[in-house]
Amino acid sequence: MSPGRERWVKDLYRIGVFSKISKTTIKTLRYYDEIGLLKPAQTDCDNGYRYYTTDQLVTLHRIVALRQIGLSLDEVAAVLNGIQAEAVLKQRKSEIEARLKETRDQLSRLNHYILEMKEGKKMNYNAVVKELPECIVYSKRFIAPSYDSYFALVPAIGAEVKAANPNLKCAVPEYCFIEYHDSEYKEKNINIEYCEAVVDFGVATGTIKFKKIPAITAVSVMHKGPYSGLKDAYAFTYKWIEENGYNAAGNPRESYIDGIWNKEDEADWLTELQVPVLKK
Amino acid sequence: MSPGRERWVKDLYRIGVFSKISKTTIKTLRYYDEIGLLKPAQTDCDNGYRYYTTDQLVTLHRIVALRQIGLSLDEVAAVLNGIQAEAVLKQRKSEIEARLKETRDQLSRLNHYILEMKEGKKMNYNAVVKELPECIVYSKRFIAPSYDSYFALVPAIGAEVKAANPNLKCAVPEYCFIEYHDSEYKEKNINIEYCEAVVDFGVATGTIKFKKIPAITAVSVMHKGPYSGLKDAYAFTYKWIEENGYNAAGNPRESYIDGIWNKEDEADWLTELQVPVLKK
DNA sequence: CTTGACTCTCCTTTAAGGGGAGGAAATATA
DNA sequence: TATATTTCCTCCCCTTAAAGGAGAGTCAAG
Repeated sequence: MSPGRERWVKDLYRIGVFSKISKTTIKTLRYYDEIGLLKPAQTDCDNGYRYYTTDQLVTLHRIVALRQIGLSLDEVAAVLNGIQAEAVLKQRKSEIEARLKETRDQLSRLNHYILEMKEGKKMNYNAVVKELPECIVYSKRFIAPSYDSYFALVPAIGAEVKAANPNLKCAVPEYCFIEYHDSEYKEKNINIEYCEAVVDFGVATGTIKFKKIPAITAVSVMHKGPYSGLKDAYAFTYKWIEENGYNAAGNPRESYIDGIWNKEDEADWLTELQVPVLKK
Repeated sequence: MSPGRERWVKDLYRIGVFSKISKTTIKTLRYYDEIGLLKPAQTDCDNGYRYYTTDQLVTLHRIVALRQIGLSLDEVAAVLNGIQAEAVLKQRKSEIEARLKETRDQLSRLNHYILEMKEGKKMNYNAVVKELPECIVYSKRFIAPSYDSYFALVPAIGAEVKAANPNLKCAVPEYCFIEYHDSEYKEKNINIEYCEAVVDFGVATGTIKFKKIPAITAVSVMHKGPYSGLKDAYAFTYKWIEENGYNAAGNPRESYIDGIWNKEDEADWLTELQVPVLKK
């Protein structure tokens, strides 16, 4: 067909030329040989040179097509050999769909982050989605007259629990939080549930119950500083939930990490907001 | 605050407890220490034990937030240290957008593939998107009376070129193709351009020109067997282009890899269809 | 004092090759 | 034919972000 075609025995291509024909790097060809995905038609025993034919070209073309679909080399091998090809493809499909969701989420969060940064705030808050494991807590529900007042009540709760359960052990690490049961923001007569994680069920008292809290997915935001700043943290959190494709799916928790009991300076207090969420 | 709170010096947490507080594995914490991303507040010189405080908890929370955005650990470190944070985020944004496109493409191709498989065909064809590099060719344009007739004309073209350019060398690897200039399918009087890649420009003759072909992006499909089957390959290729978000952006090429000149059996002939495309 | 839980460092593994060293072989040029 | 250049080989290390495990040291409780 071509004027200058060189004819040698049975159209064998060395790796360099085959690499150009197939638009695949030599490294890749050697690697595919090594893992047994695409063996050359022959290999010279003396010098190890690899020789390819157009049969390999056809196979390699399939391999590249499957790679562009997003299959791993193992999966490509399975499909090439016809081993459970459909199952492999189905699974890969769901994995790709998952990755698509994840990437969309990342983009959404990144845009949110960039926007927050641009508004001149120094990014005081960062949202993390995490799983909160199931745990056993004792809890006491009550109406607190005002936001600040209820901390005074905490020691009494502790004493009451200890009186009824002298050997009760708190969980390690500690997990001590308040759940807000009001469906809207209130400044007075706040409907509150004080909870602290323990290692096992104990004896309930008149006002204190033990219960198992199921595992949940929550958006977590850390707030450093006095409690007066918490409303900014709440605003940030709910805005984040709104803008990143989640729905709040339960009452928020305030988990107390550092506070008056171990840090004198209010500026050192650390509180974690946890808002249960579901992906839209 | 809590009844059973143990107080030790300055609230230092060992790695196991800190791992539970932060919902991060011990392995990860040690790794972050190793790469300098998150050092413990102190490390015991004697036994190497790591001790963390809630300061690290806050930092780790930021790290996790940035990881969930999709940043690499290097990028996280850069953002934490405030080094070109905006630039890093911008770049990450475009990378995530690219990955989003790529993942969508993969899903589209995978769905196409699964559909083709289901239709009972044995997946004779596979589409690959590839870059065709720029090259120099000699070319002759003519009207071929019928589809099969023009192969007889090829040797004459080769002879004519060789007469005008005795030392002309073909490219290695060979690249010899026909471009179809008709805008629709025709069975007679086909407007054809025969091209063969060469290493450099030569002397043109009355009917044969030399030219440089620019690099293009093309969808490539391999066809094995006689030329009578090529129309199936074309049908597959244009359907693939349609269903995977591309537009045909030029005349198709038929690149001849194996044919009558080196394989006696028609079943062994190998032809590559190349259709220039642009992503929609 | 012993036991079990916890922690340490060090090594290996993952996916899919990329980069380069050092040496041998094939091809091109003189 | 002799040399020079190109191509090819194997072998080793590098990449991400940890996970898994071996073997040894450490801590707190009974």
